[in-house]
Amino acid sequence: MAETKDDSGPALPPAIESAWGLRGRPPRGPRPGLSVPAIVDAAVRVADADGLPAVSMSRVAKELGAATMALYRHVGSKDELLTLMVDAGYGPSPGPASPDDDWRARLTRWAWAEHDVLRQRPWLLHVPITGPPITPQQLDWMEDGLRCLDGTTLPEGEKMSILLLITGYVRNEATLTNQIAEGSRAAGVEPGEMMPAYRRMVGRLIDPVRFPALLRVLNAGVLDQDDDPDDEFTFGLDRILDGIEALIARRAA
Amino acid sequence: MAETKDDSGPALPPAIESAWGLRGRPPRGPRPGLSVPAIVDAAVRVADADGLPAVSMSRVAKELGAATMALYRHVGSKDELLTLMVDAGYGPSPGPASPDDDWRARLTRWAWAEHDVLRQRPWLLHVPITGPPITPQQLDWMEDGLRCLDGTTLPEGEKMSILLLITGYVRNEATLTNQIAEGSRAAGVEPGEMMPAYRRMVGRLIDPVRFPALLRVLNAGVLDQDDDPDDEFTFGLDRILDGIEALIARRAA
DNA sequence: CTGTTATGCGTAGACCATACGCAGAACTAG
DNA sequence: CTAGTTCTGCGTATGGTCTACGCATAACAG
Repeated sequence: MAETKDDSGPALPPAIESAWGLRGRPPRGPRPGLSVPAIVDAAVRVADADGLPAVSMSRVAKELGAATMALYRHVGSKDELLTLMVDAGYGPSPGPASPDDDWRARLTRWAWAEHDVLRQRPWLLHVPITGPPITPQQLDWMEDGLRCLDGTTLPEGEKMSILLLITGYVRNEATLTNQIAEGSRAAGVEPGEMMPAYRRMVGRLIDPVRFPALLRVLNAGVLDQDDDPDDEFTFGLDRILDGIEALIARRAA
Repeated sequence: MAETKDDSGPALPPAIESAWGLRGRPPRGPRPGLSVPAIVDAAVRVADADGLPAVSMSRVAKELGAATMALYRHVGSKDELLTLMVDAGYGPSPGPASPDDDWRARLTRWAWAEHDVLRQRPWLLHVPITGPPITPQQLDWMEDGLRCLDGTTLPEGEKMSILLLITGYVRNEATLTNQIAEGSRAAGVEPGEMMPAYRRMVGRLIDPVRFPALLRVLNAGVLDQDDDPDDEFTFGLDRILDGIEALIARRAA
């Protein structure tokens, strides 16, 4: 049995506890003008508007009309704020899947939900992850993902591994797609001209003797026009789901 | 036909050009005491010893007995230095696979080679990637990867997609494994105690009604002891390769 | 009214990347 | 040999970052 109550173990940072609603306001002292949710919201607003590098403690404080150091009464460090920003940025989990769908349709929906979030908030990809998820909404997402595999005969450990596999894939694909977008913006190139420019550059650099296979790819026109990123996403996801399907078939046999 | 010579297009940063050996020293002026490879080696040494955050321009300069600003004669920015550090950090590509192996054995070897590099130099995972690979050794790795799929009937575009799929998986798996290691070191916990501590924390936080599936995972003891990370790596890789196998079978039919 | 406590925030320190410009070294042309 | 040119190394300075510390003040308990 898992014990749901256990006061031992390493203490949770105060700001994380408040995210779980575990912290009541102490009776004495001035009424706080700031709150953890208000700070996190402001930080998310800054990141949405100007990207993650713009999120500095002073910028967030300015957004709230407060002084920089006022924030440190509520969050222990910038890293803690980033953790909470991720939780807020992902937003509510996609919710339980239709009971009529099979595991494959459910996982596809789950993966696309994360895909959509990452497309809308690319800065989530730039937050350095410091550990396994411990914030409420992050665990909601995990719970929903696990339920996608309800009804299969997979052992619990493999369900978890599969979830990590998929979420890793989604993040990776979003990272690559986003790099092209950010790179073209930084270079002042039309988004559609980014991959062709890359292709030209590689073609100029490589020696055909040393890089025959790469040259074949270039000549096949693979990088000439941007593929629809959604097609690329679907391709990889279907490969992974095919692999999972093979596993489920084997485990059921 | 791809044109291997094309002087148009966006110019390559000077330091990248020198990595391709395209820059001769101008005849006039004092003999440089520093060189791009020397700087990159020093930076890699710092990262190996003290991690990526320790790599500051002043620290690298100190390592070389030079002044901070001297570095900027050779690299245009810190980002440029990071790009070259990645190229050097990956080291030479694993080389051509045995012609007797099938594509699956070849790709497995290729994936493990990257896995090993990332295990040895975890800081590579923390370098923010700013665009598609343009450095010599990075392209060597890509070339070797593409050759793993020689002999299959896959279109070139799908070969590339598969490579991105696998390298993304390897990076993701390494990131997760590394987070546990870094997290335990930061928290001063025994590495083997990290996941159990995480399990206790989650068990303390979650409501059994809201998180039934997650609770089931916890009760199954999934997080109680650290699995061998290599087993976890193999599991995910085999799922992906199974998916690719299904694709190859379909394309050959 | 007094004591306690928590809040907001000002100051200051220790970093960071890097723009700019100068002193001098090494070569070429005469 | 000399003068001119060009490139290297680096000192200075600017503006940014996070955050440790401590003080004044506001709000409540008794």
